[in-house]
Amino acid sequence: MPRPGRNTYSDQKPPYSYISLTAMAIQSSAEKMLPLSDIYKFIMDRFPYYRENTQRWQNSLRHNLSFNDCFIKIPRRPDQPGKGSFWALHPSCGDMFENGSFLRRRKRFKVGSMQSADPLMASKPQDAAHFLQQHAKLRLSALHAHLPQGPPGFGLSSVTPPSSFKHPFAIENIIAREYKVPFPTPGYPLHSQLPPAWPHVYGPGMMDPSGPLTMTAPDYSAYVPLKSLCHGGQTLPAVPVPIKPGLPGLHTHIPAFLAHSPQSLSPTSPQTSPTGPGETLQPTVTVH
DNA sequence: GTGTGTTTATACGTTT
DNA sequence: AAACGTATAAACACAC
Repeated sequence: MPRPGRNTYSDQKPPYSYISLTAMAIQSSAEKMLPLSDIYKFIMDRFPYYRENTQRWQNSLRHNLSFNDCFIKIPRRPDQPGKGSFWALHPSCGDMFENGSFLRRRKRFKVGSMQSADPLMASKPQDAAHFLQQHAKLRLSALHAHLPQGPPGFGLSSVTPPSSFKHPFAIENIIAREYKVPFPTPGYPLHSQLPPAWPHVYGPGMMDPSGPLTMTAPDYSAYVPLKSLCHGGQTLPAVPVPIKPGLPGLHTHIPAFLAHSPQSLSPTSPQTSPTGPGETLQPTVTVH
């Protein structure tokens, strides 16, 4: 593998696997699902490294989408013309990177590979796809109802099911960190104590120095892989990530909490609980 | 033709 | 050392 012949860190290969990058892209979208071309776009927009050799990494990325069960293909609806399908994250794969490393997961997410109490975990991809498609619809309508002035593209991940506690290293949280945390979070250390989780991420607003987690003039020479910062460094305990939205079951209908009014949706700003991160939170209603 | 999606194979690094 | 996770390449099928 030839090293990129650039001195600038921004042109170096980001320390994230294709799975992480893809998950990032998907989570950054309002509907939590993106067509392939938009995933490409997201990555190229934010990681200059990937503006070259597109054929190589895009092939790899497609391979990852097909090969990994954590990605679900969602057929386009008739009102969504375009090429290819949408891709989403399996609802139960949120803890893939629980160890804090975005280069390597602790274990591969495999549908039906575990005797999980979570029906989503063992659900067929088609079921999950159907669920996600419905979810996306609701998410978008909730967005329009509550965040009409919200910035496009990013930060929309703040609209999530109410009971979905997010580990600070969950993809969604990391993406969301570009936005200001509206309130202090006593449970987990956040921007002042955590390393910048996505130091390579560029894009509109991403380098805003006033942002809570933005690095000030990233020192590329002092580059330390995330792994050593987060994983080896034990910045945070590796705790389970109860991202599972507490579904009563995955059937052909939309789970009850998704059918609630948009008011039941709360921001994803890293929620913490005095009860500790390992527990699934009760649904909370946050009105801002 | 091009983009998308799937599959197979191989190599390499990391974890157990 | 074996198993696992990831990166890369390549071939093929299919849809637009």
